[in-house]
Amino acid sequence: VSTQSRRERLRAEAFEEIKAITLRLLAEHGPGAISLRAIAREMGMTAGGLYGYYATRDDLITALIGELYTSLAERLEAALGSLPGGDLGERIVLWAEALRAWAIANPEGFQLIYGAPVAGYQPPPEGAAPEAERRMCAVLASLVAGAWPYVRESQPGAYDWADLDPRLAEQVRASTPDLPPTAVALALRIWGRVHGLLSLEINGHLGRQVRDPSRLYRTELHDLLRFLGLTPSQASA
Amino acid sequence: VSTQSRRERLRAEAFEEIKAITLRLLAEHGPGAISLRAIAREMGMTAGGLYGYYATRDDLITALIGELYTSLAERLEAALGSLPGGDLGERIVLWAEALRAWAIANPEGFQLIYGAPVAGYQPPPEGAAPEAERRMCAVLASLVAGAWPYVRESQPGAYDWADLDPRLAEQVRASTPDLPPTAVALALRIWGRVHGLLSLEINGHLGRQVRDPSRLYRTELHDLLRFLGLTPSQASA
DNA sequence: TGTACATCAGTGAACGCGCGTTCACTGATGTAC
DNA sequence: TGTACATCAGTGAACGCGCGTTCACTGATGTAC
Repeated sequence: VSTQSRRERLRAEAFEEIKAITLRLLAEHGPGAISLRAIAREMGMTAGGLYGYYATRDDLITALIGELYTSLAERLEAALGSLPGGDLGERIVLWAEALRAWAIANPEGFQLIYGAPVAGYQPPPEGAAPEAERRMCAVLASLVAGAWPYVRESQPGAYDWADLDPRLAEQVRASTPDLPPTAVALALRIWGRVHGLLSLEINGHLGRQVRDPSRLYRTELHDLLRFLGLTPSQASA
Repeated sequence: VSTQSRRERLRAEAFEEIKAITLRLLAEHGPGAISLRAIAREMGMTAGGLYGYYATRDDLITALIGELYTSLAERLEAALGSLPGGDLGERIVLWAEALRAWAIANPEGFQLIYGAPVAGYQPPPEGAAPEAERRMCAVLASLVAGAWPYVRESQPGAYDWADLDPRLAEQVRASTPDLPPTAVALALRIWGRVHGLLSLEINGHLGRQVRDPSRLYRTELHDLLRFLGLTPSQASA
């Protein structure tokens, strides 16, 4: 027995349909194809009718970006959840491969989150996106935490908590109390490493140079584990 | 005494002005601001008049991308040229810092080359862009060549020439005959590492998490040199 | 040096397009008696 | 169970905008005699 009225249910379903259609348009025809008129056309209704759901085009895009972040976060959590107590190297590889799988499956979504924004789009000053990003950084930091004692420090001078965004620092200290800021900086650099290969591949720059970008990615992960003091055998075991 | 007629000179100057204005529009208002009408407006002429210079909007964008590649390549060559026989680690850092400097100075240009293309733009099938990209990969490979003998191999299974784009392979073999394909794959991964941090920074994702993205970049370069078997002292000497 | 003609860069008006947004309205769905 | 009213999702027409592209044209610049 739902507490929703029939009207509320229909309205919620319409919201879902709008989001689904927007994602489909994004995937099929790129960010340029996202317009209120196109969405309305696809839904079989009038452009003006959409204003009953979103006050503005930018609001719709903001909601879409939130949806994408949620989808990505769920994918990553599901991957890590499938091996909760497993070997640390395996977990890092799992995380990275899940990130890649999501990016390959949603290239336009990846661009929308990490690349240049839709033309003319003005994001809200403090939306959900930065928060989602910090959360994902914190997850990565907690992965790094396990390896941190074995990483041979090399950088000239450690990082300070003041070098990090206060809210990220807070989030990390809450989930991984003993991790020093230098390790968080390392987590950000690891993010950069996976992001770099992914971004090049998604934008078609890697595929032109190499036959199998996924292999290059795996090789990079292999070296990453070594760098983290995790033996390859630990990872492939 | 120029062999150009007055008309030819004026025409060449107009071409230069078009490119300069397009680059300025790109830098000031983003890729969405690039339109024939906007360029014409900025030049104080009519949109139709531009068709005497480019047959189509996409032709203009193609020319612009070529211009950007040239600008980037020149910057990198200038950086390496300033220290021709220098220490290998220094040269790699020089290269990477020049890449970053160019990207920070031309964020929109960086996006246009490496990120999602302008909405609706269809690149020519085999334009100058892929060629320029291969050339830049070859330059990086030749930098890696010096360090290659000292890199401790870790990857499970070497790369084959067949794993690489034939034209890239040819280019590398011409400039660095002894470099194995596995080292070229390493060069591509290094490209990914610097590209990742740059792409995140340019798109505003790093600046949200860390106070000084340039320091993170330098730290990563530091670890990169160590990974390549070049001692930090060699690099900072 | 001066005149007649050819070249050609740029004009200005028009075309059709898709866009975001507004607004008076209709008509179906819900609620109260 | 039936009637009167309120709600509210969606219509359809219109607004002004900037876009790429075409085309007949004008008028200045160059060339040939």
